[in-house]
Amino acid sequence: MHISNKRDDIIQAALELIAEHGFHEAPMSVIARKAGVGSGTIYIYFKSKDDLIDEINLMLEKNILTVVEKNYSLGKNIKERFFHLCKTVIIYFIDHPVHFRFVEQYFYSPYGEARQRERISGKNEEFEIFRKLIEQGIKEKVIKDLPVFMHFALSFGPIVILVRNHVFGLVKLEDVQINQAIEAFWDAIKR
Amino acid sequence: MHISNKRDDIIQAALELIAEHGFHEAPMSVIARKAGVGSGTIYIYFKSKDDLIDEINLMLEKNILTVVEKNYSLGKNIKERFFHLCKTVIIYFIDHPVHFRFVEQYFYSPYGEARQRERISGKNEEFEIFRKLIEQGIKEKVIKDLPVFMHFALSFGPIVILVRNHVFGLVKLEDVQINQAIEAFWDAIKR
Amino acid sequence: MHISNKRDDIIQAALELIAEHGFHEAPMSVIARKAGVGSGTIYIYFKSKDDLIDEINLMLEKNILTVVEKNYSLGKNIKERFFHLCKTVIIYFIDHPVHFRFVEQYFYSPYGEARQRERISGKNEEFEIFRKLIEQGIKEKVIKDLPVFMHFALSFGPIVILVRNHVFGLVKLEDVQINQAIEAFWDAIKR
Amino acid sequence: MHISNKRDDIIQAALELIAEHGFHEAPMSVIARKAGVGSGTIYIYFKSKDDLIDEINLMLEKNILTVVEKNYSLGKNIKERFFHLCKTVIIYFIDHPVHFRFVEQYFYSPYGEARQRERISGKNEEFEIFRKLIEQGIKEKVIKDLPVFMHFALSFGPIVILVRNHVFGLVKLEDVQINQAIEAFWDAIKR
DNA sequence: CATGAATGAGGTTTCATTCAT
DNA sequence: TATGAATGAAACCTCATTCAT
Repeated sequence: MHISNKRDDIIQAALELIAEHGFHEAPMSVIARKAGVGSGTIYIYFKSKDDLIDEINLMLEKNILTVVEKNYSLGKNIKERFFHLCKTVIIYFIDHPVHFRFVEQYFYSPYGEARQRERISGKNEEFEIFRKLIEQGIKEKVIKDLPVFMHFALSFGPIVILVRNHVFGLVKLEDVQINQAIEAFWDAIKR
Repeated sequence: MHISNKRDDIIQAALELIAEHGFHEAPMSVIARKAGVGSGTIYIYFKSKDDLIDEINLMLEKNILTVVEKNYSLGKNIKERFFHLCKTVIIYFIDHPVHFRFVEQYFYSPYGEARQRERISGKNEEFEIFRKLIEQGIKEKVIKDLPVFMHFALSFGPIVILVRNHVFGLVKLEDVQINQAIEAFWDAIKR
Repeated sequence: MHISNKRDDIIQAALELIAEHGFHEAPMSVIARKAGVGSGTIYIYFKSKDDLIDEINLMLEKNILTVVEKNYSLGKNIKERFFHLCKTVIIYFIDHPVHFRFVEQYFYSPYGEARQRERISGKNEEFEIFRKLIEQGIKEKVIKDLPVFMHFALSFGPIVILVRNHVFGLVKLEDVQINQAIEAFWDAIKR
Repeated sequence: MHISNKRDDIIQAALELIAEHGFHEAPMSVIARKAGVGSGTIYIYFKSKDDLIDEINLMLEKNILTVVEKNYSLGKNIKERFFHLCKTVIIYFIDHPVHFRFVEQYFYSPYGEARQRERISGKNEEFEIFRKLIEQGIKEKVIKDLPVFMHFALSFGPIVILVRNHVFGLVKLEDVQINQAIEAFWDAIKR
């Protein structure tokens, strides 16, 4: 029921291949074959391989933002909101390991450097929810008076490693562990 | 006073090039030129590019282990030892941004997956210091009774992001911030 | 008032693009876009890209023939007719630099080889005017008794280079220079 | 007895293929195969296809210059020198049809535009012989007082067309015809 | 007639690795 | 040991042409 199936097919194929093998081990020709299209077709929808990768990342960021915003209630208190935020992200990634592997690789790559720069300088929408939460928490003296980027590191640094180990099957994150982890994040950032 | 200078020259050249440009943007021919040797020479000391990369990582891990072990006193208490560990690592990376960039890329890449598997399963020496510290802390009821990998995530996840932002020049980590950060890690893992 | 505007639009677009960028730097898709038609439409009017190019050349040859025939009076003497011929061609190309660039490229390309073969063997109408003029001039002992192709080379070889330099802006051909040039051509072919 | 055979083999293969089929119908893979080397080898000696083409042109220009300078005696008078110049060039091209086809295509292509610009602005050595000859001829009042570029057009425009027709087998240039042609060039430029 | 998304062969170029010297 | 010229598979991307609509 999509306007264009091919574009989605290409994104899906690229996403899976890159997630599993990395950017450089996912040639356009293989992406095309997996997507069931001709190689040239990719270039109808995307200007270049880099563009394709950026678009996928953009799509995933939007996805995550949507999920995070859903049920995110400003009525709840700081800690509850922080929990919701972390848990939603963790669960999203556990449920979408392919998305996680992609985002992780993107984040820790030259592409990611530029993106991170935007985040820090406040041009990144999905990061704004987090920023506002932290800043309000600081104002309410619930959260340590540290720069936002440090709070970001304190929560999302561990999240990436935890999910990573889970996705690789090195450990198993059940609901209990997830809650314990977030509780620990909270201890890290709370006053 | 080395047995072979060439081997070290190759490692140094590869290290710098990969740190700056990534694995795939560091051709063997360029590494050879920078090292002042012929391309073929690299294959005398290393079986393949992958092997070279693994060897560099091994060397860096040893370097870091050495630095961490130095002045690491079992006499000090858990918190002091934890502080020493984190601070040494952070300072090492800030002082050796090239090493950091390499290790970071290695860690978040297909290479890193295998390595992480070893760490978790206890085949990794440098990780053992951390493991023993945590396990003792748990026994002494100073540290939360959580799996070691979770404590690892809680400290080293943030460290990577913080140093990364510092190395990229996005933020500036002074001594104050470093101490604040580690204090927060401690809050995360302590009982 | 054309039977079909699209055909003309395509020719015009192709003409301009090829003139400026060359045969291989003028993709059919770009021609189509510039002409305001779909790529497929081109193939309704032309069998292939080669066919399109040949048709454009044919059209331009007809254009030039028309211009040359206009005011070409058999009443005038050989020299006057020769002057008229050369000057008309030069002025036409100076006034239509796009046509010139196209014809020049066509002439000095594999396409042009076949065309030149026709000219020499007398299958080329527009060339016939020139041939008749020369042959009559030879008969009247006004023009050197040399093969026609040599007279052609003596006039049109220089014309192409002169116009080329003018069109590229390397020199400026004013009326004086044009007359001087043709006077020189005449010296070359006259007895 | 060459220092490097491969470089020469590549040049020779490219020269022949381009001469016969044009720049765009001579893929690097085919050049490599004809030269008996791997495709990658070409890129050891030349930075790119464009570079290869420019180098070939440069080589040919040097070749021709050498031939022209040989036996070119400043002792002879203007007409004799002019004859020597034209005849040497014509004979060289007739003897090296492959060189001719290459140079012709190069001259009438985007590459050639830049080259021609250099010629006009006096950065081209081989053209300087011609320039000096003409300028002296003008001073001695033997040659028409016209810009040098016009004299160039009057001689080399026809030469290209004549040789072209000969090389294509459309006409046959024997010694008699060559002399007649040059005699006509002389009539065109002489006072 | 008209469209333009789709194709895939084929273009240029890169680079890990080998091997004769 | 040490070299670096040579290799060729494989990367990304373009574009003339087709065909379902």
